[in-house]
Amino acid sequence: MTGALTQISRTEHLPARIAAQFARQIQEGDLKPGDKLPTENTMSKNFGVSRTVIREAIAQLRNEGMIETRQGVGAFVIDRPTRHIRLDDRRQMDTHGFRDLFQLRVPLEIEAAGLAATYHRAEHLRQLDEALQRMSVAGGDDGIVADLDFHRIIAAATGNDYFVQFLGAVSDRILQTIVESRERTRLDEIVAIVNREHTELRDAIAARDPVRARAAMRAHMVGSAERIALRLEFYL
Amino acid sequence: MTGALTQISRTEHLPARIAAQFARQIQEGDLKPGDKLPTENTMSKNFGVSRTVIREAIAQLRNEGMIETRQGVGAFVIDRPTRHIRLDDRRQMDTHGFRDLFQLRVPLEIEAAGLAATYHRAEHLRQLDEALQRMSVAGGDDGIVADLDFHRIIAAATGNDYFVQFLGAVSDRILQTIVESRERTRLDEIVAIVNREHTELRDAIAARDPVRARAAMRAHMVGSAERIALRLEFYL
DNA sequence: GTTTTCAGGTTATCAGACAATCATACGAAC
DNA sequence: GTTCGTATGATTGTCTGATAACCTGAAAAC
Repeated sequence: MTGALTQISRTEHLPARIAAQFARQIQEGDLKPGDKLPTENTMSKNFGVSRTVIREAIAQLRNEGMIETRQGVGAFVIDRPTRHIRLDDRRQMDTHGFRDLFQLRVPLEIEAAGLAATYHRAEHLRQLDEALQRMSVAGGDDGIVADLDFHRIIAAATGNDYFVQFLGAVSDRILQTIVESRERTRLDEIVAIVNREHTELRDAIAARDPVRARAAMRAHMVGSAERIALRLEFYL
Repeated sequence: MTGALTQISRTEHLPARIAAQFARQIQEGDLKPGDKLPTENTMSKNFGVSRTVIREAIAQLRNEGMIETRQGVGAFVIDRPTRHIRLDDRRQMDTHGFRDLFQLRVPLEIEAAGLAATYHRAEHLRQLDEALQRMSVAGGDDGIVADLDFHRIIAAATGNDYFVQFLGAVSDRILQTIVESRERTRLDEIVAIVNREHTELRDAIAARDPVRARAAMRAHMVGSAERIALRLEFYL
């Protein structure tokens, strides 16, 4: 049955692996909404692990909104298994996935710029200036953090929390990938260009001109894409 | 469904409550990135619960990307605690939150329409027609499902999985809220209008004309917003 | 001064038990 | 015959204690 001695060891937690297996079964339709999962004791025996591990796996699935547990009854696949949106999967970021993520980011950033031009308050402008300042002074990692902050402040200036959440997660992941994959020696060379684009963006927002802010962000996104796309070609 | 007399006895699990407490501490800055959490035994004593419960709470936080655990060392707040994007929070959807969510959806849908016009394949057109057909035939809940499907197919036609994920979660939540909050008697009246907008959208995509597809989606979004905004005024 | 070894602490997993809750079947009351 | 309460078994939730795997830091050996 359970050829338990072939267990791979030193990689992932046991619970995570088991949870992933059930997540796959649910997504592929082997387990349909309403279906009852095996009991914890059954799983424990089948997988050859303790019930503690099974319970942690189930807790993870429940936390992700895929299953629901009822004390005394069992665990069931939920009606509309809404697997959480997750960007930070261990899944490697290849060029294709990176392009997809960037493609998603662009419209969000543009819309955020327009909304920020309309809804921003004085403190946001102050924070933008502070981030600009930091970015022109510091190079390297600090510059990247300041860049992230700049965009985060724009998202916050929309007054819409969802933009903060979504854009935060997306651009976080994007910049992180950039940092990991490039030697970032070139960063100093382009800092001037980025700064010019950022300044235009900031001025458009300060002028409360949504059209101009959107145009500025679009230009910034196009510029960013070109700058990284050029580099990314090397990693194909 | 039963009435709303279900009281708060809907007690959350012990692990969930403890995890929420630490999540709050992290988000409020009481626990900064890099900080070490108390050991499981310490927490177990402090909270007066068993270590099992503590472990489940920690597992949840780790799963949400807020902390990281190192065997033999301890649990630490992660560098950039990015709480997972979650739309399905128990948090009630008030008018404000609904508007924010819709505001987020609009640029994504428009961009998706443009990409779909460029990247769609024959099967997507077929699926779009099928959804259109279903929507014109069936009213009520089936019509809503078909509507959801229509937009989901457009997202899929982008060839970009992130759009499927994000738009799926967002519009799912939006339409679900609409269904819950309206008596949907009016739905049949507007079905003709929605169908016309959908058909124009489908034709623009079929023509592989991104500009036209974006315009069509923009019109559809504006129309949708007006239609619900009108209704939403009643629930203010 | 560098390397090795060891001890202590911490998380990961295991094993078994009891408590709380639920579904079902059965029997009593009407 | 129908309805209601109850017994009972199944299952999840929580507790307790123990062992294994792993890391850190300091003592010991060279």
